[in-house]
Amino acid sequence: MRLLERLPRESGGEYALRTIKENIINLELPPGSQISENELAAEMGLSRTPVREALIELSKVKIVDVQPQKKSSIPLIDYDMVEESRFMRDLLECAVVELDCEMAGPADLERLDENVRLQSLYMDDFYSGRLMTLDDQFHELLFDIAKKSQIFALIRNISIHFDRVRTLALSSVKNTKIVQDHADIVDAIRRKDPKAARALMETHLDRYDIDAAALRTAYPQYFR
Amino acid sequence: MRLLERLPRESGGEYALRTIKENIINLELPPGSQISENELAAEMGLSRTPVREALIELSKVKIVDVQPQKKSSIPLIDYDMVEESRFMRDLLECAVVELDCEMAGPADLERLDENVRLQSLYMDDFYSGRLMTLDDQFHELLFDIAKKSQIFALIRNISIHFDRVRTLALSSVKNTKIVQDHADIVDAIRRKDPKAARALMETHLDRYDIDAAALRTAYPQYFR
DNA sequence: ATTATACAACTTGTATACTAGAATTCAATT
DNA sequence: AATTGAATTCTAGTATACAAGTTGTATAAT
Repeated sequence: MRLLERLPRESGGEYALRTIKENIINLELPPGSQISENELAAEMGLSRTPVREALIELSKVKIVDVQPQKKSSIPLIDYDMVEESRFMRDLLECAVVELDCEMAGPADLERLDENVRLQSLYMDDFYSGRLMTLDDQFHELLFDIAKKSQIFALIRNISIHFDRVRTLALSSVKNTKIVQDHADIVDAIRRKDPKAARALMETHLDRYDIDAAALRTAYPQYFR
Repeated sequence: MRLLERLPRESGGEYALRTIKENIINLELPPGSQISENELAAEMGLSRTPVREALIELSKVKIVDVQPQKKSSIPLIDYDMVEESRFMRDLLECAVVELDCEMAGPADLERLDENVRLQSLYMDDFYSGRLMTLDDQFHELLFDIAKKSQIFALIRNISIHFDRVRTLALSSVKNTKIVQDHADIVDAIRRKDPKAARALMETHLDRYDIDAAALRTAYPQYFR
């Protein structure tokens, strides 16, 4: 497992959650692999308690499978689950971007502009993951502006199902398209055009459409 | 705090979560009240560990406020939070009820009918909370039929914000209307009429926010 | 050889002891 | 009397010991 750096003032439980989540998404903890509270704890230099808290949270969205008194494991990819998470995300993102057209003030638009500017800067920085962080922050901003940040937190967890499929697919979406999408969305919000904003968001999210069948034949051992 | 009966094969953690959740919704743990892991544990005949697990989960949706090394409490009703949970629930419920029109088979319709029949029976059973349980189960059924049960689980947690407001409102929202709404929704699903189903669901869900201002003046000590 | 049983080696669930930090109280000092 | 400060007593965070249950293996009996 790939260890992350422990942030200042971060509790052991938070660190464990962040680390485990990251390793599930990047497939270091591969689908179907067995995990053990003891091993994870030892690897992260913690006791079982904070690790256990992290595993419980992840098991709530079925990204970790805890079988009491037996074992715990990382579930194989369940495409129904992937679809369910996508359904939820699409519905809420589109509704939120419509709300943003009413609710975004000048300061909010400035924050969005700043984010998109940075995205342009890091557009070619393929491996750094910096663009991915900015992408995530962009969507978080949209939820914040619409006063829906709590919902974003829930989406973030269930989206792990989708995120690890995206990792598997090595998501071939062109960075230029993503950044342009974001810029267009900000424009629509500035023009207070909810219909356009929703349409652009739909197009944007559709880019991540993944060929499930192809993945399933390429990595059959990861699927249920 | 009102203690529930421990179910067979229910772990201590599950029991603690179920009990605390129930007591927040029925306001036995009133908004603004301070809570303590030790007290709750003693009251339920458990140790801190399973109680702590329950509190952590509830704090993830901000229905419990944990201040590290200081104290924990039940937050006052934050109407922005109530609105956020309502927003999420409305959006998903309406989308799901449309899906149900395509996906519900005869057996599903029978299950819905049975639930509504029971609701009619318990319509005047004001204090038992039985009607509220049936109401919850009705909506769970709609998500199950649309193969979106994981999403329902997430909604259920964030909806606690909304549910405790509903507890306050039960005195003013007519049970007869609620049950009639449900019956109408089942009818629309049977007719495979997604537009009608969505419209009916919107009407149904709208009934609960009419009394927001009245509740705030009736129980000002519970609001932030 | 096969089946059954006992035991050993895991697992997660729970209880408890300990650590660290914040708030409060009460006494000492100014 | 007001203020400072140390001690007490809360809190939550963590580590660890133990309980309960499952699985697999080895051994013994048939």
